[in-house]
Amino acid sequence: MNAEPQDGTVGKALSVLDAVAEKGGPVRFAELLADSDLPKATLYRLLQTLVSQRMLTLDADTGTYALGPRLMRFAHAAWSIASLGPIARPHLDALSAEVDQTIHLAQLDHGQVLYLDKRNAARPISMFSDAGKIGPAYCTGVGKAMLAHLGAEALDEALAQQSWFAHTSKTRTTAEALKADLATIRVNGFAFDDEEHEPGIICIAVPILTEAGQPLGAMSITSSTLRHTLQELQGYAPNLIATGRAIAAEAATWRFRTPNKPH
Amino acid sequence: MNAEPQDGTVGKALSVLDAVAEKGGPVRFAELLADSDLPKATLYRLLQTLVSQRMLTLDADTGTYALGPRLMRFAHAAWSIASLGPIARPHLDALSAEVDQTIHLAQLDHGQVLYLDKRNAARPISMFSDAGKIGPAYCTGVGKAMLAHLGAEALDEALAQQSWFAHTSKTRTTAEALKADLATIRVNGFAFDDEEHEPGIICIAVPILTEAGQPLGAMSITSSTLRHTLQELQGYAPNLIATGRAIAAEAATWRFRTPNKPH
DNA sequence: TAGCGAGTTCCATTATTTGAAACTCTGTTT
DNA sequence: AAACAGAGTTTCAAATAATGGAACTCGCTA
Repeated sequence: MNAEPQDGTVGKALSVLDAVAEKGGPVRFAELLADSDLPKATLYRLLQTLVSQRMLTLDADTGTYALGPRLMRFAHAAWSIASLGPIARPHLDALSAEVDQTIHLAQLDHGQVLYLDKRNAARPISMFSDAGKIGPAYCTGVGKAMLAHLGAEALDEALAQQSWFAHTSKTRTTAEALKADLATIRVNGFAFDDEEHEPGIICIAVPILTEAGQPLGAMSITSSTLRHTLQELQGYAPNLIATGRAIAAEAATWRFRTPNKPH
Repeated sequence: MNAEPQDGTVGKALSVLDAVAEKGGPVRFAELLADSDLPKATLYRLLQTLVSQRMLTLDADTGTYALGPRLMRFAHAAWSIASLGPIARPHLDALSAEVDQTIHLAQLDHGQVLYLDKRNAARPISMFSDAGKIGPAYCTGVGKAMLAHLGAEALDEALAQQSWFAHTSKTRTTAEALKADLATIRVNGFAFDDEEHEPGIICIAVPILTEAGQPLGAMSITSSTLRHTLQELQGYAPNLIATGRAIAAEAATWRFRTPNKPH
């Protein structure tokens, strides 16, 4: 049922975490057992271990498991240390002040788009509610902007991981159709999402590239067909591209900075 | 060096993640080896597994490890499913609109304060905190508000995990001094942080309690001594308490809601 | 009272993890 | 140019931890 490699006990433990995460709510032991191919006793001990490690919580009253708080600590550290988030933050703030539009920052993970930060037109705060969310790569602006700058082998691997679901009538549902679009994106330096993911939602996105041309992430301005045309969105391109370059430049120096002493 | 239980391979893997997180930046293998009490080959294979599972990333150029993107996915799920975050969000928005001050939402984890959400005042005061960030319980408003409503045995366990560092001259640095404060907090229904964590920073906090009186989390309004006195902050108490009750009421029904079907 | 489903424990078997040592690089010193 | 040193990687028999079938304990229900 699962094509992923297992990597022994650790892999199994993580797949259990995945199973709990996918449930979208508190889960009973029997439910997990039914979904999993692990034997009863094995799953049971794995759950015990994960609870003891605070990766899961067990509600004693209802006998249900949920994801644990320790994951949020890890994620905070991951965002702060290992993502574009902190570097991009001031740039997003500046861009947000300039263009009063919805802005997304994302990176590529496992062939999918992982959102790192967000600015809303009205509300100015970003939290886990936005960061950590995942979305498809083949039909979003940020996704396509990054795919367009992947090497041949990495691209094929990523394309193999797409679901190719036709979210709208405009969604590109084959690798060939997408590759043609990616070629255009590479030439233009920016990507459009022309209602490919949600009807009425359009966006323009730019990649954030290393000096070697590898995509570190991407950034987008989102709007609706009621408020903008693609032509109008294209007006943001120079600003977006400049911001993307600025973030990339900082990221290049960041990669070699001295690690902080803890405490 | 580590008093935590190991729980076999899974525990070791998580302690490696902790080690990487604590470094605050990309880490080389040799560095981790020096800090860890694991033998070279064991640590090496553990790292390989974690990279293969995308819990860590390995920068091939520099040979450094960093926390992986999969952690952010998990955290997003944890926040959405297993925390007060989504329930409290609209309430925080409303409160934020009403009182233009810095607001925090937190829960207790492993004797420490884990921040879940935040709202900034229009003119934000200088301090940083974000979802996933942790802080001390014994000298923060939210921390004390929660400790005040812990049962005797849970309280003692939590108090044993405090560092009792005197961040300021006003910090309570003994369990006895803190317990006296907690008694007052229990009577009042709210807690003050009177520059106990940072000089010049004060706050008022209320717990979010189950019907049984157990703390699910806490909420605070933060300001500085330049802008408010404790007396003035106390004016927010009724509003905070009402919001806390509203969140608690929703949380009670939430616990029994039907899980979402994924996709 | 018997039956059932959910959760928990047991323990001999089995497979994985272990870790000292050897090896391979790459860059530096004599 | 050869020797060295440091960092990372691989090997393999021994030791250990994970496995999972089965038995057990609850709390309910018929």
